[in-house]
Amino acid sequence: MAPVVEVSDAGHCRALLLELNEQRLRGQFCDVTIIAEDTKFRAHKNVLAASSPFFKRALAQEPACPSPAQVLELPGVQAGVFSDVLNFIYNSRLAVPSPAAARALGAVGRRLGIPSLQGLEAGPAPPPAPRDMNGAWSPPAPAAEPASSARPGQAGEGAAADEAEASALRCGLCGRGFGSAAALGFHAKLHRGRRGLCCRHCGKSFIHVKRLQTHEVGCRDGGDADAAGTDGAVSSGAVAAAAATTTTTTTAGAAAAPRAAKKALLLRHRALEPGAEQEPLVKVVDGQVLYLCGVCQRSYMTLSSLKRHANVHSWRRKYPCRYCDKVFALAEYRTKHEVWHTGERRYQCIFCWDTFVTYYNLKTHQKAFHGISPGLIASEKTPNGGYRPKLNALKLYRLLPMRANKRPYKTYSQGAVPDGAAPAPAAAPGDAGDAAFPPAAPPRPEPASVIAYGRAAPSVIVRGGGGSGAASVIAYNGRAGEEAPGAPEAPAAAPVTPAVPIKKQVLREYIEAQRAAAEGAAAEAAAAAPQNPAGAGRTMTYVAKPAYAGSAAAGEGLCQITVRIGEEAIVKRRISGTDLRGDGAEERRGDDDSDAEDRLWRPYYSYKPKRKASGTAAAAAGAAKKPRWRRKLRSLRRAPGDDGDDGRQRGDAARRRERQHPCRVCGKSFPALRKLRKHQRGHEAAAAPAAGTPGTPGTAPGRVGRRPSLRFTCPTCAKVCKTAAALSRHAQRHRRRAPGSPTGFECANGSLCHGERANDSLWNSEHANGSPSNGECANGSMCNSECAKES
DNA sequence: GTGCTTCCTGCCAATAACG
DNA sequence: CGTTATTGGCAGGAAGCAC
Repeated sequence: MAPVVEVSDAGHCRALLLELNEQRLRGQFCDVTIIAEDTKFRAHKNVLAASSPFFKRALAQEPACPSPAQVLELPGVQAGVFSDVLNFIYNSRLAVPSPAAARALGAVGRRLGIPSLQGLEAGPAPPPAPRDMNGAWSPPAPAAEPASSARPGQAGEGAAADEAEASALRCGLCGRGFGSAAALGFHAKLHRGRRGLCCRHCGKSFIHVKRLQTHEVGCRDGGDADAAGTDGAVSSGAVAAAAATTTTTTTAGAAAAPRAAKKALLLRHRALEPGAEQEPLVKVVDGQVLYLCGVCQRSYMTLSSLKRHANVHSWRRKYPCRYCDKVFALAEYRTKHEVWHTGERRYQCIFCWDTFVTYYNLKTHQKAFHGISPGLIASEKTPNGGYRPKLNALKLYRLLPMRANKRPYKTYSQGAVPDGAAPAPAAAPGDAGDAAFPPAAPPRPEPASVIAYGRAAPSVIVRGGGGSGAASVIAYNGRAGEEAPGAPEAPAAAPVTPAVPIKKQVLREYIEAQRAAAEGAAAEAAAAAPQNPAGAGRTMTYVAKPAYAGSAAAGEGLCQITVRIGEEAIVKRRISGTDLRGDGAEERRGDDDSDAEDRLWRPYYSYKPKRKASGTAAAAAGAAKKPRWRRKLRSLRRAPGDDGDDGRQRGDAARRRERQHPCRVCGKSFPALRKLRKHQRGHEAAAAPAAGTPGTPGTAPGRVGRRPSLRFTCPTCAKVCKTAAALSRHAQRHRRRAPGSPTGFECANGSLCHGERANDSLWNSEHANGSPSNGECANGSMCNSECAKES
């Protein structure tokens, strides 16, 4: 009985394949993962099995470990080649950019049993006509277009016909051409969904067509082979263009194409495969976010720590030593390793000026020769193995700058580039041979050189009167021994959730809410708790022994350190027997001593000194680490001159607990100064238009304002920038404007340049390496140290 | 047991990229 | 221009290795 109506769609096969390919690119319904080299390809079992006898056999076997997605590895198959094969399977067409690529494709096609590709193995000659494979699959070429049009070198009349047809059936949104109305219809559905505008190459979605088109151009250009159509460009015009590209490919282009194709391939599949860039697992414990490694289940306080650790598993980046063939998973490991090649001794004991290669050597030395207790300089170990600067921790050494050029920061786009391309360290003028294999140990530093430094650059070390040892008193802001009363116990294991749905802002708000609750409880408990008088005013004195007999005055230690642990921890240092003992005893005491202390022991630091004890005291008090934005705000509020004499009061925990904090504007009082300041920010925001008055001296002494920190003031034009990044960009404009000008940032005349150069790490490194000695200007002044201080 | 190196991770600053 | 992400350095204890 003959059918009444017979429906036939010549473009059905093509449209179906198109839809399958779209699903593959989006990862939809993919049930198999093929691994070629180090790249995963997600695909559909049915499609693979229907197109390749190899896959049909391999995928028919039940996996040993049943999983939602079967994994099949193809040893010896290049990722780029298999990508082309996959594109051919899903698109029924392929443009081969070079004879070498054709041969590689042919070899893989033969292994997989794909007849259309097998013929490529002999060379770029036209492959044999496709034939049925076990009767299960015919090349899905629609009747409307001849199958031969898919083959390179035969894009003649057939391609022209395709071009004309495709121009008639072109998507109005993205401009893609199609072979049939059905294909166009299938494609049009893709634009209706939420992720309708997706890049054909990487799957990235866009809201605007224009942006998608712009992106697709760049995305396709990123891989040269893709531009030739290997990514499965569906339009016939693309095939024709690809064929033309094939004929004009140069040898160099053929060599570059696989690399570019591989790079683009990696980028593309990184976005598609779920396992490659796994989102970190996040666990919230007591308001503190912990990031879990998906491989070894270690937890990290910061996402950057987790990402750094992740490379240990993935080895996505490799850090090869520049002097030997060792490769490291972390940049820092390499840096430390390379120190053994260079023999650089950066750790300098402040008592005897001896230098050491490692911190361990320095510590051992100070313990053995100067009797320094390791606990004096030790920091607190966190449960996770990190370290946290301990209150009263002293830095009894100097860390000299690296002699080799500081490694430039890699750009984000360089992430996948092997790190071995790092430039070799430039040999410093006047320091020939130092960069390659310098003497294992530089000569014992003469005290005179260090003293010269100390004189040239006004050190923070306070000069004492002639004869008597200098004494400097440093008052820490932190409150020793203060712990957060009522700190909540560690809760039970918190549920582990994927990080993806948790937005950063939501996390912040959640943490902030928990912290506010904890602070409230802590404030109440503190008000009720009795003070501990025993801890206040306790004093410990450490006396460092002289390194060499006769190097210090008889009966007097080379360095005497007095540490008073109380509500205000005080550290006294008495240094004698060196030229650090200057003229005129002086005491320093105040809020700004924090920086002074850091400058004292880390004068060569190329960047700003670490924030110290006051911040860590709060951390030690059991409070969770503050988010970056809160710390930033805190630092802004602590801008120099903000508090004046109030700095001393800040350390008095007892008085602060008892005191109520009334708002000067509305009279409302708060139990904690922090809450008052938060409240006052609301007033400031309201009064913001009346600029000028809030910061006026005298109107509101000690007032906490969010005025721009002077820390980012341009030394040339006094422009105050809000961030270091802004100041850096601003300074670059100065340099561009007046290159070589002595009034600019040139080193020739000294003072003006220093402040600027403190923010110019590039200059610092170059300058330090180009100078006769580290950090020394051509005119003899120690620019680097100056910069470090002035910063 | 000692000496030493490597590993590890919190923290920070510099820089690049993005909006 | 401000914000966010990335990168790499530092500290210092733990782990591991060699003797």
